[in-house]
Amino acid sequence: MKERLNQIILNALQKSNIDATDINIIIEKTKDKSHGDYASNIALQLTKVLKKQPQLIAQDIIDNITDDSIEKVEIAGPGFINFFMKKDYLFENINEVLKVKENYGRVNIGNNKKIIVEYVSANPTGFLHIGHARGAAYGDALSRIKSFAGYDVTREYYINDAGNQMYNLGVSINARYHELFNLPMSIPEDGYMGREIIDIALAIKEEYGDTKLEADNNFFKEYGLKKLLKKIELDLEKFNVTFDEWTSEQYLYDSGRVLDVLNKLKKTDETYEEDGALWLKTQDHGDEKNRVLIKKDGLYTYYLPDIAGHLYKIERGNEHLIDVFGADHHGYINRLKAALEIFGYDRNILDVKIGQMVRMVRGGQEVKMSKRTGNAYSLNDLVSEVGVDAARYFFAAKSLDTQMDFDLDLAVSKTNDNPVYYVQYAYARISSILKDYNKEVSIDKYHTITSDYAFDLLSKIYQFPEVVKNAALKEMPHIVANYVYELANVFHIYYAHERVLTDDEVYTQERINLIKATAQTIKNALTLIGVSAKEEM
RNA sequence: GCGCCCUUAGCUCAAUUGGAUAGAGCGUUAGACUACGGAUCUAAAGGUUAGGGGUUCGACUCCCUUAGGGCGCGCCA
Repeated sequence: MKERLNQIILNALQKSNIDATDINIIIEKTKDKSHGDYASNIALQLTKVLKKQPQLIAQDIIDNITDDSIEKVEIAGPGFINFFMKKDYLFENINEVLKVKENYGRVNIGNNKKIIVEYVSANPTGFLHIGHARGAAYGDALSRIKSFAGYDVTREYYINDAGNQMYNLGVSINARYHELFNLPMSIPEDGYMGREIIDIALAIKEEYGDTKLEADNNFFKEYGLKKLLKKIELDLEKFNVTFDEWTSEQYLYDSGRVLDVLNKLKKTDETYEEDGALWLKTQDHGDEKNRVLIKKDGLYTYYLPDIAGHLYKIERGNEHLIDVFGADHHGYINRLKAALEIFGYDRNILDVKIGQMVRMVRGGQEVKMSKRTGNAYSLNDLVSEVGVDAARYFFAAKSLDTQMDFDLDLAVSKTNDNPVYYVQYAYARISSILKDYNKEVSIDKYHTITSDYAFDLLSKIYQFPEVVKNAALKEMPHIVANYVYELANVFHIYYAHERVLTDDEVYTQERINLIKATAQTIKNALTLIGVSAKEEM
């Protein structure tokens, strides 16, 4: 519809002999019904070029507008042009929704462009915490939305399994293992103290008895890595979050990619030696300072394989890379972009999303620890305490870049306070009516639907593809979350004012189709943010 | 000290990225079912968008500045 209006305005401009080649025509869905269905500020934008009053320009334009789909055109306020559309397209849209079902809302703005979204990527040295949960909810929803909008999306988890934190993991597990046999043990300063490390030691004892007391660090490291990764994967699955590829840092070494990157960098004049270390001149490429690639002890920094990892993404044909990081990693953005730039890529090929901090709050107090495990409040704690749907919605509904408070009392005790139940309730209500009706609907023309309540609902359903497009372009899943809430809202209002099931078969069938289309749209939108639509609650 | 991010109703968050009267939920107050699920609906009250300047037809949105908060600033990952 926007495209159509765009064309209509272009035609009108042409007829009025207005040259608007430099102007991007903006058409918006109106907030206020009295402003019609759509509005354009084209006349306001043209004031500067034409040096005329916006109202006069608007008059010129609307004098030249003719189109079958338009009911009425008005000039309002300082010079907005408001379009009132004929309602037929809204009814056609019901049939469209019922026809394409789970594909309603699918748009093709991506043109199958290959993109890769990296998220979570937590070090496999413990459980996922609440910051990971936010990143997971965002990354997963973004991937779903991008994919729905026609992009070819790969979801990637990058496993840091090669650095010395892995060595420390092995040492920590080994120490706990020895502790189980009352042998002397000590966990290094930068070792891992979590409850899960003890569990892993127990599992080793269970499986191997005391036969591994002399085993080397490698054994404990490998064992722990496998266990913890599996646990992470399962926890994420429970959270409705999955990945296509688990890319291992170790693999980047083993496949020769790290060495290859190093050799290539050495051949440029972007590296230099100082104090026995090898540096990369990232400062010339927008970073705060230059970065070390090889330490003076000869070991590589994590930065080098990270560069290789990002080049590997490009090597696999991805034209756009998205990384989702926590707030404590924002310092990496420029050094990654710098490296890509040094390799000849546009720094904008990489887009880094920073999820701000999440504070868990209970009884007005910040919750740092889980009572159950004594560890930091984890993804698991969240899922078992508030449930997947409530948690996913809570994260999805908020923009990534504001620090947020997660009020556990609100999410847990009074479930009806959580907006997700409001949405799910709408879906359950519709399911319940459909179950009561339980007959085939044969009509596809609509004559009895005339109320404003119904039209509000119809036009909200109609907006969905536009919402998907918007959310995909701006990479903001919360647009979808807020939309589905609004959709539930107009449905509840409709429901309160107009009965669906009556003795009049035609009247009833028209409305059955209307609410079916509503339910389908709710479900499609919820799916995009990883929330389930239940028929009963 | 330097850098990035943030500050919107009592609380938690929106605002179609520069548009019309800044909107929701919770909380508060007052109402609504002998019919499809009351986890609903109808209203009211609540705002100098942290403060101050600037840009223009028009600013929560862009620029400058002050204050407050978060996160970084390692040859750790």
